[in-house]
Amino acid sequence: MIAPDVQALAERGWPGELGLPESIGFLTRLARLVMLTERVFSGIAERHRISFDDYLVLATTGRAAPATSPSQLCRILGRTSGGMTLTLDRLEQAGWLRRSPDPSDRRRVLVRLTPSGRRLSERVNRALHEWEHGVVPAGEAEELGALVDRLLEVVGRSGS
Amino acid sequence: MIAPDVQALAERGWPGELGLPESIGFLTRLARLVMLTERVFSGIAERHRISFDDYLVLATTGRAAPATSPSQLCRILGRTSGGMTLTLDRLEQAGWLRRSPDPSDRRRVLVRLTPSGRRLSERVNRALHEWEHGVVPAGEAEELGALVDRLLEVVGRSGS
DNA sequence: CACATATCAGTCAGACTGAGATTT
DNA sequence: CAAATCTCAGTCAGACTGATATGT
Repeated sequence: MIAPDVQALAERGWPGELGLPESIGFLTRLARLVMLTERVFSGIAERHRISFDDYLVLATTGRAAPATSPSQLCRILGRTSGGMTLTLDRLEQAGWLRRSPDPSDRRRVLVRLTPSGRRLSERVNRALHEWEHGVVPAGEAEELGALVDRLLEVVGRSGS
Repeated sequence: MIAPDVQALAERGWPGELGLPESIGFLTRLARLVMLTERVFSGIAERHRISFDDYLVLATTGRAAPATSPSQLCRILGRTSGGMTLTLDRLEQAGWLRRSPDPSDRRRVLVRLTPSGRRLSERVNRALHEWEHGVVPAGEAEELGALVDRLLEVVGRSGS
């Protein structure tokens, strides 16, 4: 059996079926939103032969022009340094980024995108944008963004 | 190096650092919300020695009283049958659920929680609720739920 | 026989921990 | 010497695919 696709998940009578508390509350809906969004984003990235998590590494590196470091990537993406080493190995192996010693602090390593890594990152970036434009009516982008901010603020209250 | 905790992620100047498109758009914020929420939920479940994904299997099984089947779980949770077999093996091994043959259709297997599985599921459930009550002011629960529904509707437009 | 259900075997991507090297 | 940065080795949870057995 093959896993049901995103659309199936979106359509099913989820809240009741998924056994989350009260089956109608904030929590259940938020869990569903997370699951659905995750699948949408992963699906878009994977159409370009890269996982969404790996794309985030490329995108973060690309933004930190001209270069960043493994530890900075760890901090931004919430990963361990051992795990990041493996991820960078993989992405470097694929030809999407390269590492070089930092001349000003030789404990450090500089990470930067290769042209092909930059192109890939931009392709996925574009695809994500196209998705956004496909689902968010032009007039509502602002409002929906503010709405997500509100949720971010709420969820961010955790652990404090 | 150890991975930064949720709070660190919530506080950092994420949108700019994370190289997502336009760094201020709906997309970036949504990605951040997903990442943050994922970590909060996983953290809560793991404090009870279970992954959030495994908890979802228990919760879904518990809701489908008195029993459900592996294929039903696959459909609801969007998983493959091979993977679900392994997950059920693990949860059965831990004593949280058990499988028995379905007398009415002997191709099928019935999955039901054990008392200990039910207790665990309820404990996590309770912890999730407590989290919700901690971050959502009583008067806003309704409104925030509706707000998540709106986003669900938007993201659900994908793949259609 | 075609279809549905579940499992098994094999494989794999990907992440973590802990120790160690290097440099500041 | 303490702290920071990165890498390596070992390990592991967890998911997938494809083939198979069984029952409808």
